[in-house]
Amino acid sequence: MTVCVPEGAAPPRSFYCRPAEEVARDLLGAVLVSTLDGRTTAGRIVETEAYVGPHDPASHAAARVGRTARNAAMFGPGGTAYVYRSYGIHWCVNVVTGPEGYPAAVLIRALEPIEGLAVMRERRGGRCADRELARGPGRLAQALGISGAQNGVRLEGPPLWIRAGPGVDPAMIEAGPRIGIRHAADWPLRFHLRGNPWVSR
DNA sequence: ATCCGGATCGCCT
DNA sequence: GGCGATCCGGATG
Repeated sequence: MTVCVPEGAAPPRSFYCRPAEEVARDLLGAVLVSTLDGRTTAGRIVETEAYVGPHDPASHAAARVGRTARNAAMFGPGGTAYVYRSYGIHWCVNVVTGPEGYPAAVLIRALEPIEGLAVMRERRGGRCADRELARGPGRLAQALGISGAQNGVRLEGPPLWIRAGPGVDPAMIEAGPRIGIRHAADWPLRFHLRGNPWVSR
């Protein structure tokens, strides 16, 4: 199923209420926007990973884990944010997919910065090449000022939301194994724009 | 109460 | 390419 969304508009809930793998593909080219501390930053999504459901052993909401305080947002309705802390240091941003009660999500792994680059650089510690501003899930969360405070918010408007992009040629989408996981490491659920310089690897 | 290991990054060599 | 940082969720006792 394909959901067409006008460029610049926030996708309707039906866009997110689909399998995570489809949403992960369709989020490429969309724009993630944050307005926090009165400052707006935004970037084009160039790399995603899908965590497709309870049967996905790499998911924080895998069946062996079940529902917990940390992953509760994954059980919410499609189109909400799931933000978690990684390695005790970084924040990572996911978009919840599928119907309410079915835990699945798409990790946003890299952005091409398009708005608020100076703010991003400041949040990233001052001296930082454009290339490094939002390449990798931890970096992009830092650049956009996202933390656990945004866990569970709906992605329909400020402080954190997504705007549809112009659409991407499916031939430009490359799929491969997800990064940094051990379970189901061979499932090809990482998607990125082919040859794009802003992706994390 | 304690232990283990991460959906990472930056700095070092 | 390696390693330390630094915290918490989940498992085990």
